[in-house]
Amino acid sequence: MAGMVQAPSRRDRLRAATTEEIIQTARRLLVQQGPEAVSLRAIAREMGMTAPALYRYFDSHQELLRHVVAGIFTEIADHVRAAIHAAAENASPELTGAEVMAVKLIAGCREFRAWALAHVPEFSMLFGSPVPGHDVTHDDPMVDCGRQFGHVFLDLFGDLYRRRPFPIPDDAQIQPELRTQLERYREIVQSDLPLGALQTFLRCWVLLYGTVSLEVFGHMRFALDDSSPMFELMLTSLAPMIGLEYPLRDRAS
Amino acid sequence: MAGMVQAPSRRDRLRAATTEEIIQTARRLLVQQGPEAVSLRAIAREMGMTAPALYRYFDSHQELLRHVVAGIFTEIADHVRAAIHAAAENASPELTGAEVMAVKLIAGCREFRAWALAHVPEFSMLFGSPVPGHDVTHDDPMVDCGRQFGHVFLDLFGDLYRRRPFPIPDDAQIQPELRTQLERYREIVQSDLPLGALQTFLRCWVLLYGTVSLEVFGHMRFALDDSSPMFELMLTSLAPMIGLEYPLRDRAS
DNA sequence: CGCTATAGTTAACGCCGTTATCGTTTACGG
DNA sequence: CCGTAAACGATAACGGCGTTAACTATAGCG
Repeated sequence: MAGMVQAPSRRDRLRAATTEEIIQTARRLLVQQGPEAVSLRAIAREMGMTAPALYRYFDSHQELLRHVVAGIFTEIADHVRAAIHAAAENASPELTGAEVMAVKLIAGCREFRAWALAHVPEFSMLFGSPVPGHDVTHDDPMVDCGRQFGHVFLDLFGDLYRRRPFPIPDDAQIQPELRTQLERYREIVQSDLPLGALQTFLRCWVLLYGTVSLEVFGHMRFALDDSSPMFELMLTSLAPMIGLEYPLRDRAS
Repeated sequence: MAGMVQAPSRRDRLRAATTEEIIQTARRLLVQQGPEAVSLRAIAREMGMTAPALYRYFDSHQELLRHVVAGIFTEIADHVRAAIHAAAENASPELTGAEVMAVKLIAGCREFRAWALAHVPEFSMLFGSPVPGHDVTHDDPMVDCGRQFGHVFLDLFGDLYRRRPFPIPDDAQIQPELRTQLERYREIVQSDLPLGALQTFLRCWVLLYGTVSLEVFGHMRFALDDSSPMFELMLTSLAPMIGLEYPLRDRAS
């Protein structure tokens, strides 16, 4: 694109493929045809190449998939962030600052579910059962992006706690084994929240993940065929954990 | 084995394979070598056959897998039932009947987690992200066994409620959309529990599933490398939902 | 005996990830 | 300007996969 480099007699040969294009092609196949369709041959075919050529860019099929997952992580993080931002924009002006943040948190959870339902194959790659052999290496782009996704919720959660602290257990009330782990976690994420807040954060995550996963993976259909009310019920049980009453007065979606 | 039927000159040809043997072979491969290893060719090889022969017994690879899943469902149900029974046997005699049932319920939850951690590949097939194309047919043995598994917890839950009713929402307090679904669910499982109890049951299931899935699938390792304390914490938040205080006084594992 | 299911085989198709080998284009230093 | 080396591809091949079609051997039965 940066100035004509040569007369494109055979434009296929003009420009080398980039890793980003490969990842996006894989992503498109995932969305359009499901996880099974994301094969090296299919990706290559889609790009007018042959499968072995992709080994110039990735060491293996699984490494490519990990990059795809990393991209999906940042995308869902962006979506949740955008939903949070939009909720703040549209919030009624007579809400207090803390209430606005509560609204944002709820909106983030809602967007998480909505995105998951609208992107089932992608969600499955991020949060589904991992395939054995996908051992996570420490410099994996996937885990970094996963952490960044977590920070979307954690930062907001932290802001909410600092603005209007809600009841959390004292350090002494936390089970010792859990406490040491929470200390390590706090160090990793460079947070200054009290351990009790981090514990509450993880409990909220369990609730959110469980509700959404059950719905998305179809493991709730033995009882319900529409899990929306169950999700709302989860939000109502989440709210008091962070000092909110829910539903709040008169909110837009 | 049932009396020599013939002199087994070539014992391979003596007896036809049974669907049950095939399923068990598949199951063994799953346990020993992971989900990827459960291929028709590998199963057949293990049985001294060739892959196409298996089509005499199953219409497809996926149908075979569904039968494997069905078997796993009944097995985990048996384990949980056994753990519940054992908990009742070992319960301190000064506990009230309702307390014993509470102990049983806790023991069932614990066994669910323990079994999941000890049988990750199997658990993934039951409760992990489903592969697209595995559309559930209505006469699938898998869904029946899944229901029976659910009944292990539901029956105990119902007994506990009938013995010592805990606070549940009135029908009028339940969101209408959820209420109609709960009514349908109650009809399916032939239960006489109030809708509010079923709602609480499903909330408990969300909590249990979420906690165990996060741990088993490794999606909690971003924060914790040992989820045991988190599981215990989940139990303590589960208990008040069903009218218990937890931890109970002095319980054995 | 012959007939007919039954339960298995072999061969083949098209797909997969992966590797080894080779050709071509591009960039750069003497 | 030429030669060389790297970068970027293609092709062929290996073994494995699910699946199908066609064939074969066996057992039971009239």
